[in-house]
Amino acid sequence: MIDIRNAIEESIKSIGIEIPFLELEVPRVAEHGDLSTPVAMTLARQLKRHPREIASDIVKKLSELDCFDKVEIAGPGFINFTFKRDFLIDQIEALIKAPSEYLHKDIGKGRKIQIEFVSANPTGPLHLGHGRGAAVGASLSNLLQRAGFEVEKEFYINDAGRQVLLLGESIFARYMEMLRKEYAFPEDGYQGDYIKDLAQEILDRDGEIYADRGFDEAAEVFVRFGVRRMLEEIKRDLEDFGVFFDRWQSEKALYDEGIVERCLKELKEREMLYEKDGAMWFRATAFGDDKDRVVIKSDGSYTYFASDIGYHWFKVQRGFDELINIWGADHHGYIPRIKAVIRALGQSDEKLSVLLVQMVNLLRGGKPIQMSKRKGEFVTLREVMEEVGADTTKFIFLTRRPDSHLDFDIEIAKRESSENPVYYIQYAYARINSIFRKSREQGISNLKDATHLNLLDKTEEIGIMKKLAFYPLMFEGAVRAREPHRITFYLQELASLFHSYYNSHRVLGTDPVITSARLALCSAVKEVLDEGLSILGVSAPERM
RNA sequence: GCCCCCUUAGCUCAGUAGGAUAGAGCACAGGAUUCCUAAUCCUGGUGUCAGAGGUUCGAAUCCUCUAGGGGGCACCA
Repeated sequence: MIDIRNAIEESIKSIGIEIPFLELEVPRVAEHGDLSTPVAMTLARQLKRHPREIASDIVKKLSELDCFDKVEIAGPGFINFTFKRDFLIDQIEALIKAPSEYLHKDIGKGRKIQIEFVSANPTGPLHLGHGRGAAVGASLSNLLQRAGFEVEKEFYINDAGRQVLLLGESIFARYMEMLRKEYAFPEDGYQGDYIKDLAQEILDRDGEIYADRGFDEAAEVFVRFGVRRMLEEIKRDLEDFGVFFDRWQSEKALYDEGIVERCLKELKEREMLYEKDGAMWFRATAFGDDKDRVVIKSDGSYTYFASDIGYHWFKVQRGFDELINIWGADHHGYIPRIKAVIRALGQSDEKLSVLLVQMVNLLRGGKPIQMSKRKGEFVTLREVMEEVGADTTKFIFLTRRPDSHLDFDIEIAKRESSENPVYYIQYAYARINSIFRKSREQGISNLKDATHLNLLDKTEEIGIMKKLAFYPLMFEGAVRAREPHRITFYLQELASLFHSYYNSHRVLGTDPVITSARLALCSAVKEVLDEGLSILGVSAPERM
């Protein structure tokens, strides 16, 4: 297919004007054409010429292109394009004949991106906030993959350090409780009921053998068991949510395999670490952070930051062109620190981008549900999935910008589930499939034969064709901005156009030639819905 | 005290790299099906884009300040 942006850019370049980026937009008002650019006005200052004059030069060149009916200069210097219908038909034809070529644009050129997300502590089940990170991370990965990036999805397991020790001790305390032995439940311990279940499992498996040994001796067993079990549960939750990872990186393994040690040694040799007050510090201020940070405490143990340095060092060594960390917004203060690490490792800090996902407030009927992981009072991702469904849950996350605070009202999500926008899109998809089933019954085959498309001249048909022709532009924008939620809104608009069309024109049962053309259009819509839903990780049902 | 995010219609939210007259869904009212799925469609209106300055030919969008909400500032993770 013809790349619209490219074609226009080339035309502008050919009259000797250089632009870093061509701004293209779909005008709100129909009289302003199908596509519009303010580029002449942007250039006016730089070239010290009247915008309309510049526009006129550009337009002269653009009229050589074969895809526009009209190219007009309007207002202070907008250039408005109106597509030829033949051009639109070509687009649809291209889409039907080779969907993936049409829908995927190679922007990444094989660049390797690693996306780390969720990375929940294996000390309890996933909650709704993790679900948001999972939905965003997974859809972003899908998006970038389709844009020609080589994407690796990674979950970082915090299975070393205090939190998992606390998990083990919490289980141990419950274990002792079951045996009616004295053992104080740890302060800040995990109080959820799942801890008791884990204690019971150990009791069933190993009996009372740990009772007389004390936690110090039993710690390894309890920690390892707890982490393994929690991790299994987390994996199961994610799988049921439809989110899959390529790699699970254990923090503990970073120590066991000497990665942290090697990394710190290297930093030490390059004098980026220094000793003070009996502790080892990272010279973070030399790389833009506001204070230096401890990596080895005066008692000789590592801080969490130490393994994070090692982890990012390891990521860099693995040769990614770009690293994306998706973090909860409560970690934002950590960004300068980790960026400092990237710089200290001799990388441009643009190599790492941290995408913050804002907090999710869980409400039920307008009332906030208080949550505390330690106290075991929280609503899990699984509960929400079971109550409102995985598709709906994901969709709610993906109809918002990640950096907006989100009130997730379970009651509303459930009440609206029958008229939820996700069903609206899926229904459009199911309707098309239904048409196809009917048409097969009537012996019409070769749905993909893009014949007689030139007969499509209804307003609704032209509207749909235009929308489909804009997919590549929208896709490009979503990739550039790393914003999968743009796909969501596009799909809603496309579904809306289709439903409207469906209600005003019949596909089957009219003139066979027109039927064939309309089937082809449906097939094009179907391809895009399928593609978009698949990026979002939402199912595309054949029937509803 | 310092730092980050948010504030757009009654509600939930979009607004694409600063562009032309501000957009959906929900809710509310009325209407559409002898025919491809009514989880649909059609018709109704609503805005101090939190406020005040600034930059610009042009600001919901960029900058500064103010107010409100959320989050974060450990030799915790």
